[in-house]
Amino acid sequence: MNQITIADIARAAGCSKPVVSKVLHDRGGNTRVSAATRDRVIEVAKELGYRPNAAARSMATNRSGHVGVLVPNTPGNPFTHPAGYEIVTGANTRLHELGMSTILANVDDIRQGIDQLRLFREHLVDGMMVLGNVPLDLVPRIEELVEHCVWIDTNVWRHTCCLRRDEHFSGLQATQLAITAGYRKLVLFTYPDNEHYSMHERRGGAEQACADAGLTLEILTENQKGELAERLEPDTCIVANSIYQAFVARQLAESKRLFPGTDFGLTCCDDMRQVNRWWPQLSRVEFPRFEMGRIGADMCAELIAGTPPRSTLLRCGVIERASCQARTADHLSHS
Amino acid sequence: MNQITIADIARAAGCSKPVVSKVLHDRGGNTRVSAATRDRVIEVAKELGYRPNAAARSMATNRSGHVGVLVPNTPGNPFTHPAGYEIVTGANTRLHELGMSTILANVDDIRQGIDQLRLFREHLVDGMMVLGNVPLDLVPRIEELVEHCVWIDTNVWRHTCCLRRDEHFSGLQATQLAITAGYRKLVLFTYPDNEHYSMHERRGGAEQACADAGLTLEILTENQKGELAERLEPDTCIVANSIYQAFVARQLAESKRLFPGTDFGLTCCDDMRQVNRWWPQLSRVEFPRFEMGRIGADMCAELIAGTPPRSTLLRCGVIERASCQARTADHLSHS
DNA sequence: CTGAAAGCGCTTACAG
DNA sequence: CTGAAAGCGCTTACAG
Repeated sequence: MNQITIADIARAAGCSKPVVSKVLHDRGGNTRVSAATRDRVIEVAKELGYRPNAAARSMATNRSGHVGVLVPNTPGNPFTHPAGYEIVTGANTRLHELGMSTILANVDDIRQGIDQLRLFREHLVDGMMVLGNVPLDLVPRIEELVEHCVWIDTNVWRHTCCLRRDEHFSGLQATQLAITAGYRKLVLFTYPDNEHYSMHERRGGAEQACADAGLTLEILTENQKGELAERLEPDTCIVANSIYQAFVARQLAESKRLFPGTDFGLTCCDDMRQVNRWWPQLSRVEFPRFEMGRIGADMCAELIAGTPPRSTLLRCGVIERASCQARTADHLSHS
Repeated sequence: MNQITIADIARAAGCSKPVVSKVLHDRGGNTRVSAATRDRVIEVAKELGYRPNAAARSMATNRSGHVGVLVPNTPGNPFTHPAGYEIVTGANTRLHELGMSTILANVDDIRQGIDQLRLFREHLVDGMMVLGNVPLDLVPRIEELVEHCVWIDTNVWRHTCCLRRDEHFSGLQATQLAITAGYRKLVLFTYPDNEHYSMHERRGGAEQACADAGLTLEILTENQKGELAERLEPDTCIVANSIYQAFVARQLAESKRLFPGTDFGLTCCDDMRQVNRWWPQLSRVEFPRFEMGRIGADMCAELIAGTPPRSTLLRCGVIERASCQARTADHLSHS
């Protein structure tokens, strides 16, 4: 499998290497090469089955064309981070369109593993997208190793290079959904502790929605499943912090032979693509991670090109489904 | 951000570049370099914050140290393939241990996109792992572009370089689980059509389990949800082909206020890590994709090193849960 | 045990 | 519009 090089093409096309390089490189066509030469080169390249050598180009340009994506794992879900991968997938499609490729950096224990990643040890990537719950004290270390970083859905928030969903607004929306549907008792079901900003902001949003409506919000955590089970009543809506908690609530209900949407209300501040297949009836606030991955990839490309992009905060809409139906309609249908 | 090179170290350590290269490269320590020089080089490298240039090494060795992972998307789930990412994650952790890195190739429409992937167009990877439902007619094209390919969970099955779960056995197991629990009516709920071998094999296994027990297996597809809803009775167990279909059955049951495990039985031939968090009560057959990713990465590394690895077929155990409880116990508790 | 030389395939100024 | 030359940072034989 001998590699065809640019020199082979130059020889076959009767021109020099620089000319071949120019023809094959500039897609715009704004190079100063005669049309005849250009056509000849392109034809010969195709004939010979030429495929560029990424390492050589990288060496010459000092650009690898690779972007690293750092995916820390969710606690309790070692080695798998489905939400993270929605972002990764979006990033990958966009990077691909931009002619770059995605190098994965998935560390189970980010605290231990970061220095051992080849991506960090070597000069391997032009930039990096950091996702999710990355510990704040690791941030300087990451920035020391990779010049161009974009922060997506992390605890880092600055004027530039950051991308988040507006989590306060999401908490607000999820709760208002329940209030609008007529539920008068609201219970936020959330993690007992979690360093990620989203949890706190969602809670703040939920509290505001309740305050605005003159209602109080009860807060229960995963340690309090017993209490939660007692709240599952027709005038109560559970506002789940995450999809996981929504499923826990559903399961808890099942053990009492109760259903969300009819026997109690259920909404969720979070969303994932998978939910649409696995639990389409869950009322929730949209979380377009795939699209955010695309946006993040663009931001990263801009940053690499020299312009730090402005940070973006996305406000997302609700997905109204059967798990949080309007109380009136429900009552009507049952009477 | 000027890069520290091997020449800088050589100068500072008072030796030549080849010596530095040897010291920094051979981890085994079986190089013929004096201990004094070795220590000096290592110290200087650390002091200067030396980080190797991947492209340069790649250029000199004709090895990129990158392995591509081709993840086609599930139909109906564009741009996200959670099951595929479990394999990717496993592969990535193992490749990382082997000093290699993972380049993602996620194509929405594999038929359209394959030629446009940088991974294929350029000499970029040493080998590739191909996952899932890749169309058979694309296989020669892929092999033409990448010399070393490992096929995981794909329709490709040969003596070497392939890795699969034994899907016939899985179908058998999922069905036997139901039969052992005392269900006498078995219904396989599956896709109406799907090119992936797993669907056919699971069905074959389910049929065999029924034949062995002198029972008949009814087969329903997603077009027949109405019929499925009618089968939800205490002596019937639904055997779901995939997790998705298990969720569909659950949902169908919910609309009739019925629960798996008490009102009817439910098992699944498939599994995913996420299920353990989102639906731990589902009886199912294990599918250790993460571990398979690790195995696949090892196979790929062997192949790149020159030895095509033997193909492997994994037989997996069952995960018995409440959705398919023993009928006797259930009856006792209800009487 | 150590060093000088050549080369990996490409691009980038710089002359013509 | 085209070409000769130098260089990117590393490794690999090959001499000493």
